[in-house]
Amino acid sequence: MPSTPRNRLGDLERAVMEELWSTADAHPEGRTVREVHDSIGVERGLAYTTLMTVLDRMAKKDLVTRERDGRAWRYTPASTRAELTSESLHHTLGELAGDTRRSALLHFLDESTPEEIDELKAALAELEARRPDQRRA
Amino acid sequence: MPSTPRNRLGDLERAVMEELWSTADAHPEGRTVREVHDSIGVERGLAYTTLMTVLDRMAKKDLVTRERDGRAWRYTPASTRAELTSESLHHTLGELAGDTRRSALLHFLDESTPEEIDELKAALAELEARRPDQRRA
DNA sequence: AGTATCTACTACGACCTGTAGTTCCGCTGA
DNA sequence: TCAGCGGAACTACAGGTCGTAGTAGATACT
Repeated sequence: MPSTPRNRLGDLERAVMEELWSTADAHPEGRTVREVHDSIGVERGLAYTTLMTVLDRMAKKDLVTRERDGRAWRYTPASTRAELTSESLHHTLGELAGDTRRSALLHFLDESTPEEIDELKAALAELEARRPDQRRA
Repeated sequence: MPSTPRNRLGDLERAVMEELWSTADAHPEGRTVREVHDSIGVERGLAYTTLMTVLDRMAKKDLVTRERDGRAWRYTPASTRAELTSESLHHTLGELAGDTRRSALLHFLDESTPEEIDELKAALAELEARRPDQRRA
């Protein structure tokens, strides 16, 4: 559970998360500032320290976790992209009363593409498959 | 279509939208700054001009629409709560690639209550009912 | 020892939001 | 007719976030 809200990410912050997520498999130990700078900072003409500051702030916001590796820190995403997105969805829907939420969902679906709806259905089906029936409590 | 992103609302802005939404039926012509101030500003000890500023900004962000009524402006929500929420949901999911989105949805559902899932299914069912089958394009 | 590398700390401008004062204008009643 | 009052427009300011980076100090490599 994140201590801080950590809602909206800035553009650079998002890019950093993107980088960390996309290399998480290849680098489970996390990445250093230098590596992140090399990957996404150089091409943008950003100073090394810029990435350092940003990663530092992100650690304070619990967006990333860091661990010492010699003198350097290794940064790892604190949540997967899916988790963060899901969190955001819940946040958006969270403060709505039942009927309003229902209406919002309807609107949402109404503006979704058939592909998106299929994805949603697939996810629902998969959920059902995984949780035989603990519903109808 | 909103010209501006108009993403996250501040607390006061949200409270104002809430007030406008909840009185939209009774006051389709919209509400004046005075009325909004009386409803939600006085109890918070806010100055009249504070609400004026906030409503003015919200109009510039296309969160609300305004129309002259004598010397005063009448403010109306530019979108329903459901629309705004739906927009926000799309925004959150929008930048995800298919498989990532799928995974995010799964996470989302996984952390949803059975009631929420039922609401979602109900919304899906209602959608199907309304659009017989323009899917499978 | 000298140089490269890394962190820690500080800074600053842009933008957003909450909060409000000031100024000016028109209407209304005494 | 003139003083208020209601209202709008404009200006302001502080606190927070984010992008951006410099500088200083510690450490490690050669």
